[in-house]
Amino acid sequence: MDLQAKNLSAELSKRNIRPSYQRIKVLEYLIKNQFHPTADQIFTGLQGEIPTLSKSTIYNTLNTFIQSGLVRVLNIEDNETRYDIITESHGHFKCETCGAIFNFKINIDSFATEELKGFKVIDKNVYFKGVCPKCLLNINQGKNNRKENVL
Amino acid sequence: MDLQAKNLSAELSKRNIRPSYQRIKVLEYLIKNQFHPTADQIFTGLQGEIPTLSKSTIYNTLNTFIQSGLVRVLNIEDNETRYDIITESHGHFKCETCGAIFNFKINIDSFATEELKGFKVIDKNVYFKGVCPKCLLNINQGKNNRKENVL
DNA sequence: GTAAATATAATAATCATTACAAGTTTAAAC
DNA sequence: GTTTAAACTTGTAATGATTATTATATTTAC
Repeated sequence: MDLQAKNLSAELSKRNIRPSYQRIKVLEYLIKNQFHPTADQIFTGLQGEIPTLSKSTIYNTLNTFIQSGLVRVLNIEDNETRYDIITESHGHFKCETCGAIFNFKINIDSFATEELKGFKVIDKNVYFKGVCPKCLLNINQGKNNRKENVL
Repeated sequence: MDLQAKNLSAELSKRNIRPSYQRIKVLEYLIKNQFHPTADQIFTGLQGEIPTLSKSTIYNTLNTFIQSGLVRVLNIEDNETRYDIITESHGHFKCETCGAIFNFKINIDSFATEELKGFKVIDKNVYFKGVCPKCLLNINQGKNNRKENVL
């Protein structure tokens, strides 16, 4: 077990999550693959390393991580739940053509929350949808990208 | 058929949606019940008036409305897709205790979109979560609200 | 009024997620 | 170091929302 794994292990212990092999691997995957993967993508990505891995474990682990605040859930689309290891405040942009999800900085405090006086705000999410520069370029050039080109 | 129904019918025709009885009723329901209902809630709410109503029709109708821009989809939670008839820009606050969803005004243009230069933004969503004033009051008084009180 | 197109309805199929039960691993106690 | 209990993982079954499919009904166009 290398140094990084130790750090991951410590990170879990710090949050009172017992650092099992599977949990460390899921955490490692989330750190290495910050494209907001689905549970299925995580499962598929780790199956090679952990042949006995079960999908239940992925869901169990993710839910454990969510409860401890280690990961956040993204519900941009209604048919795909995505998971985000970065917990500091940022917005998400989903390209409707290629499906990629980009992070972007936002100033959460700039929101006019006049109307929400008396509300206890725990969680803020900002989701944008549209077309990313790469896909815009391809469309202008008459090329077709992945997916059904819903535009 | 009353005047309002005629207006609804006209509203649909204007968008090239054939104004069938079911579609008018779904639209009417969405206008009368602006609590961001689920497909199931719409179905249950209309079953009395339309005994032969099918859930497929609800989903078909909602998807038709979404395509024409008549309603918007809310994906705040991963297990419940909600539908919103108000298409002008506003944010959503979901109370994690009682489950209610509140609208609030936001100034979309106030977002710092520096980082999104070159992106074509089509759709902007702002979701907040927390506790509404009513539930906060009840919690302070030691009362229990609906749901599992996740706090 | 008839043929073609569209909408509805009922059922089956799909797919992500959760629930459950059994086996395995880890940690603690002695 | 063995034993015991707790926690974790796994595989399968169950659930539930949404979509696909197909037959029937309705509307539109000629």
